[in-house]
Amino acid sequence: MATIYDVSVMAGVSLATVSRVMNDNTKVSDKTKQKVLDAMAALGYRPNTIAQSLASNCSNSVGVLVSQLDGPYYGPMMTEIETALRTANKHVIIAAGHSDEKQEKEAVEFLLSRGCDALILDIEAVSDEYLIKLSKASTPVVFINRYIESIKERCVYLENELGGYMATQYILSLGHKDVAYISGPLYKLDARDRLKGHKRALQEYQVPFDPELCFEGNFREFGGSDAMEYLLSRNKPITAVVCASDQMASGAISVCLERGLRVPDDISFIGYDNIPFPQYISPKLSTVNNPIHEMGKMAARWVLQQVYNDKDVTVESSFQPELFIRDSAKAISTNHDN
Amino acid sequence: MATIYDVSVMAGVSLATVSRVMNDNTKVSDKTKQKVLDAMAALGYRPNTIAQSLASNCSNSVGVLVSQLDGPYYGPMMTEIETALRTANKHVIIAAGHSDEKQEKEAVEFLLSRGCDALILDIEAVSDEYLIKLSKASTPVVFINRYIESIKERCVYLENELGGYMATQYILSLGHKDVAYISGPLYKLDARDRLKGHKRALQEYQVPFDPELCFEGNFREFGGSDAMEYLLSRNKPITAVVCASDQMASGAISVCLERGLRVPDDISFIGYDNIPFPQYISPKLSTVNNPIHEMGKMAARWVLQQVYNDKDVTVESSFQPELFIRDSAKAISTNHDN
DNA sequence: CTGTTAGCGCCTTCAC
DNA sequence: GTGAAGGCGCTAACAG
Repeated sequence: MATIYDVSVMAGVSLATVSRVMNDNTKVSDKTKQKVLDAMAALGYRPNTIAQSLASNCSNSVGVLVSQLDGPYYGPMMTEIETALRTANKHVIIAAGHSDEKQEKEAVEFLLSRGCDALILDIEAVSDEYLIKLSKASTPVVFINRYIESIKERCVYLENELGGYMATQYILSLGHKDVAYISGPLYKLDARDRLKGHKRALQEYQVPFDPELCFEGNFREFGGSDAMEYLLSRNKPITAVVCASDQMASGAISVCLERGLRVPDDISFIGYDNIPFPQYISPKLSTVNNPIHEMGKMAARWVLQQVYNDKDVTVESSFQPELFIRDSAKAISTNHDN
Repeated sequence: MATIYDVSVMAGVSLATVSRVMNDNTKVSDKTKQKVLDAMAALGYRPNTIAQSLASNCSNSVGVLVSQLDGPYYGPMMTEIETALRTANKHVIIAAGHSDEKQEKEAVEFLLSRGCDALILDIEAVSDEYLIKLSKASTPVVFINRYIESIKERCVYLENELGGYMATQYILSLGHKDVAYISGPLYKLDARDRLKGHKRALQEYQVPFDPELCFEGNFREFGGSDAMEYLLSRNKPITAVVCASDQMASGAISVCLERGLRVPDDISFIGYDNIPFPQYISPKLSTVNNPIHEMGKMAARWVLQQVYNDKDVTVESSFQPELFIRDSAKAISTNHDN
């Protein structure tokens, strides 16, 4: 592999000049520049980014930590991050934290030791204190899906309380009174916020919250199935189920259909996240939009702006949920009693 | 940030000794070793991996290129790769090629210049020649989902022709004769192989292949929807549809359900890939298992074995498809005619 | 505009 | 078993 030295010899200039044409920050005469370019081409020169990183103390790589790499949720986010960053010629190094405190911390250490210029973290199991401390260290960090008051300018998040409210408010506006709730795991802030919004809507409509009709799931399909089995086993009337994720809604619906319940005729559903798949099932799932890809893009922009001094980008940190009404919920008046 | 130098001073030993205890390749007396370890702990020392890479000419990072980061397909694969590699303390640098030749080549360049020790490529749009040339360069490369005879020892792939055969054979064994086929994009080898297997099964059952009942989709949900619209518009009898991906099957099924067709009573379906979601819809999709996560794991192992000299792993390159029979297809005899 | 010269933080012979 | 010293390939002042 040719080095900058080989190029400099071939072009008859100094190392520094070659370095200059590569980074074109200092002016180099067109003539020398061309000589260098020719030499590079002739040698098939490719800069050694490791050496560049060491010398410049800038690795041009940003670490991205997500809970998991599979599933419908993080893919779109990663896509946006990768696209935005690679366009700016930055590398993305990924790690998965699996919602486990130990693994998340290890992953952060890992990314930090890799010399990442910045970290984008969708991190769930660690404490606020840990993150506040982390944010004070030398490597800039931005958080997705997490809101911590004292470092809110580093947080990119969705107004989950509002989303939770909107979902339930919609169901209640349809006349439902016997509504169950399938929650996400309550150690996660977004799950707690969505539930909070749910309760606020209930209160507004003066419908009492029944703990027996609230089940803590895990955001996944099978969590929704388990939840639905449980709810049905209560033998209480249920005309609608509000789910804290589309995946859980899908799992729950599949249980209902298996038991011969018709959706939405016998029981209404609303999900949360607006992942692609449930748009292709029957009935098409009504849900709350979660602009996860936008949030990914925004986190990447934050890094570009704060770390790489890109002036052209604007960043926004708070995102609004939005109701997407499709076919899985209908007004109670036309429902059959159950 | 403390450096190896700070540690050496604090421990009262030389740089080299510190380096030795880090890499524990040479023997160091337990006493000095402990001194060094203590100093490291006291200083909160974290090795600079960039410097390590430059000096050792080994970046401890492997580049992974996939078509896309979202969707149900690559997530499981990446999960396995990330887990296997991080366990071995290697970094994963990702890039997306978007099934576009130019982008794929750029991404490879990008990964190469990053000094990756090896590349894992799920690459679709570039020619065999390009890959053969690439495999002769100094950076080891392994391919997923691609079979090239002359470099087959670097290929991890699924027997797609067989899978295509199995899906159709199953449908035919159920007595169907009017079977449509929704193919993947034919510039992709796996799509071509699956179609080939489909035709072989047809031939075996002496059912003629009708080009009018074969539609080239894109492996995605909307590709399946489009395909189904097209097929239905032919006004030919169709009692079963074989789909080259679960996503397309889902899109196609949703079109049928919208038109009031019952699945599988009026029309049978079989998919391919066995992605999680269609297990939670009604009817549960029968499909061909694609052990994509296994293939990811295997590619990671190949790298561990070939590049990092891990003796403990065994690698296997060819994977067999498997039929997963669920509820979306039934025997023709009980079907209503349409 | 261009060349010279120190490092960046670590690994790795080579001696002792 | 341990220390000294020369790079790895490149960037970044500092001169000129």
